[in-house]
Amino acid sequence: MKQKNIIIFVKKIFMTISEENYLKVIYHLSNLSPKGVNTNAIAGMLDTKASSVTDMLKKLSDKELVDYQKYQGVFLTEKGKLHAKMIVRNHRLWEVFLVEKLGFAWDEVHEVAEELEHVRSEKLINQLDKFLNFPSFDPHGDPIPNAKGEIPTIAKQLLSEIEAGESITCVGVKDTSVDFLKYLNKQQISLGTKIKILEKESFDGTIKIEINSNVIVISDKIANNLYVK
Amino acid sequence: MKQKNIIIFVKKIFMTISEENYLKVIYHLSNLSPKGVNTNAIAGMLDTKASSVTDMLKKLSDKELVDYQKYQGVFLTEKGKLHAKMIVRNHRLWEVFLVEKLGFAWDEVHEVAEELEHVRSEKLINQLDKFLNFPSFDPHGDPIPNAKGEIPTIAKQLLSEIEAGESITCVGVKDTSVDFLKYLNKQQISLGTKIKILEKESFDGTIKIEINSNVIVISDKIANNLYVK
DNA sequence: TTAAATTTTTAGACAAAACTAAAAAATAAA
DNA sequence: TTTATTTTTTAGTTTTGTCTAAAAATTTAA
Ligand SMILES: [Mn+2]
Ligand SMILES: [Mn+2]
Ligand SMILES: [Mn+2]
Ligand SMILES: [Mn+2]
Repeated sequence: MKQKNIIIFVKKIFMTISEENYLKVIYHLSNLSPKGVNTNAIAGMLDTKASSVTDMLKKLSDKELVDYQKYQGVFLTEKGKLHAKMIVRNHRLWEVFLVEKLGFAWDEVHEVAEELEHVRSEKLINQLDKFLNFPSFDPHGDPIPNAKGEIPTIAKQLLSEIEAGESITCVGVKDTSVDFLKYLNKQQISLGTKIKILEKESFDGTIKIEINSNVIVISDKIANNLYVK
Repeated sequence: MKQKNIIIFVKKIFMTISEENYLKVIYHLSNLSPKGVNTNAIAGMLDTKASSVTDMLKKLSDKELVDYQKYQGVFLTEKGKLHAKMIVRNHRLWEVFLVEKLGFAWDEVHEVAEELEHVRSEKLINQLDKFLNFPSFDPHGDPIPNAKGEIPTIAKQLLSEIEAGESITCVGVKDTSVDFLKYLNKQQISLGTKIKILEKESFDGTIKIEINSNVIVISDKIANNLYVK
C-alpha cells in the first residue's frame, strides 16, 4: 500500500513584537515548569503586571498559540512551540553574528539580539544561518534550533557537580546576565576554557580551580551557573 | 586667542518605529520640495490618511524634530534631519549587507531593510559599516551617510540626458521598485553595466542601446529612471 | 475544616497610532 | 472677487497593550 503524501498548510500568522515576547518567555518557562506556566512568572520575566499577562494569554489562546484555562496555568500548543523556537533561533543566530562577524563581546549581544529577533524574514534568517556555517550553539553555549525547529543537544553538567581532581572544559553559562559574564571575563573564563578542579570545600561549597596555570577560588554561586563537559 | 572646545550634549530621544518612518519620509520629500513638505504627500508615501499625518506632525513638533505650523507644510529641524539621515544610513548599510554577505538580489532587500533600519544600536551600525568596508553606495546606487551624517556625492545623469554615440556606465536607479528592478534584471542591466547609446528616437523618446553586444530598445520611462556616468 | 495569604482574573481607564466624517483654511477657477 | 475645489485640520472612535483597584479563585496555614 502506497504511502500518501501529507501536506500541511501552516497559515502564516501575523504576530506583534509583544506577542512574540510573551511566547518566547512562556517557552523558556515551560521547560522549567512542565505542569503549566504561571501568570506571575510570566509577569516577572517581562517586567509587567499579572493583569496584562492575563489579557495577553486570552489573545494568544484565540490565535491557538497556547492552551489556556483560567487559574490553570498556560501551555504552548505545537504551533506556539514552533513559533517560539523560531524566535529563539533568530535570537541566537544574531548573537553568533554579532560576536563572530562584528566583534561584540558575549556580554554585549543579548540586548541587541532582543530587537533583531523580531525581524520577519525567513530568507534572512536562513541565509544568515548559512553565512555563519550553521552554528549549533550561541555565544553563551545555548543550542540553536535549526530551520525545522530541531534542537541540538550536548552532554553537560554544572561545574558544582564535578568531583575534585577532574579536568573539564567550559561549554556554557546558565546565568547569562551581563554581571555574571563580566565576572567571568575578569577571571579569564570563556567558552572552551580548560578548568582543573583542585579542591572542593564542603563547608561553604567554594571550589579551588586552575585556569591557564592560575589558581583561583570560586563560590558555589559561580559553580552553579557554569556548564562544563 | 585660544579656541574654546564646544561640547554639544545631544540628548538621546526615544523614537517609535512609526515616528522614525515619518521622519524618513519627510526627509526624502524635503529634498524634492524644499519649501515645506505637504501633509498629503506624506500620507501618500506612508499609505495612511492626512488626518493621521497631522496628528504625528504635532508629536514630532513637540519633540523638536520638525518645524510645523498648520497649513504651512513641514520642515525638518537640524536634530530631525540628523536623525533621519541615521535611519537612511541604517537602511542602506543593511541593504549592502543583504546583497554582499547573504546573497540577496537587489530587488529583495528593501522590504527587509525597512525592518532592520529600526534596530537601535550605535555600536551595531558602526561595526556593520566597518565589516562592510565603509561602503559609499547601496545596491541601488544611493549614497550612504557616514557616522557623522555626511553624504558622499557622485556626478551622475539620467540615461535620457545622454547624447547618441556616447558610452556610459549604469551607476544607480531612480525608481527602486521591485517591478523596475526585475525589468532591469531581464534586460541584464545592473550597477556597473556598460551601455552604448546607438540611436535616440525623438518622436517617442525611445532609445536604442547596446549592452554586452546585444542591441535592445528601451522606452523613455526606463531612460528617465536609470542613472549613468 | 475554617481562616488567612497568595495568585489570578475582571472592570475600568489611559496613551499611541490609526480611522471616518465634518469643519476650516488655502488655492484655483469663473 | 466671488464661487468652487482641494488641502488640511479638528472631533470623535477604535484597537493594542498597558496600568490600578477590586473581586474571585486557589493555595497555605492554623
Ligand atoms: Mn540572549
Ligand atoms: Mn544567548
Ligand atoms: Mn531601500
Ligand atoms: Mn536602496
